[in-house]
Amino acid sequence: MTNFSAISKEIPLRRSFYKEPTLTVAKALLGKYLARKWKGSYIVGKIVETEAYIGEDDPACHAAKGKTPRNEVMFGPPGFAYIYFIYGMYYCLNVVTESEGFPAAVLIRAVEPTAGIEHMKHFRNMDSIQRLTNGPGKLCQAFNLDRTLNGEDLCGSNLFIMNGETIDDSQIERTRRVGIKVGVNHHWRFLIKRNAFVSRL
DNA sequence: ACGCTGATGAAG
DNA sequence: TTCATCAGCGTT
Repeated sequence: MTNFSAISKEIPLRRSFYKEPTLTVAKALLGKYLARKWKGSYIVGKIVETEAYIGEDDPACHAAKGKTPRNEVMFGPPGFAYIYFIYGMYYCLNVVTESEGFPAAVLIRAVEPTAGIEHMKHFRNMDSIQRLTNGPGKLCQAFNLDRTLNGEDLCGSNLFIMNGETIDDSQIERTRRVGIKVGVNHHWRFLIKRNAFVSRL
């Protein structure tokens, strides 16, 4: 479908996009394209599922107990990648939101593979396109993202997000966050309805 | 439903 | 230094 041969001419979203209320950003990210430069080419996926983690009053947010070496990127300016190691074997990718000093971020939970699919298959060591990137740990593996990219500027040219489809409100589903034990009452998970690449039913 | 896996941060 | 915890995944 979409031709990404001219992707290097595409423009990363500006920092002002991220300097907004986190729920606004989480919703607006649906339909946008996550891209990573890789060996003269690009690995790209359409964002289809996100979750918001907002401030020190959100018990599920990593910043709930103040600034630590791990979460300090969340306290910095918006538009940077917060990537952390979890469960002894996976990484998760977040984008920092709101103003510097207020710790908040959006977890990218799933994308739809768009370009560089052979690279994704290689890093995931599997062939099912359907299951390449339908989870936060899976998509980091598919994009080969790890701690070396923690703090990366998403307004740069290495790892960035660019404009994509406009998703109508009627196509967006909003649910409880998943995979956490506290803060489950907040409905801060957003996903594209009927999309086959979201992390769960 | 369970085991894998190791960084993280709080407690001692 | 120990220890419980953990924004996940694959297999059972």
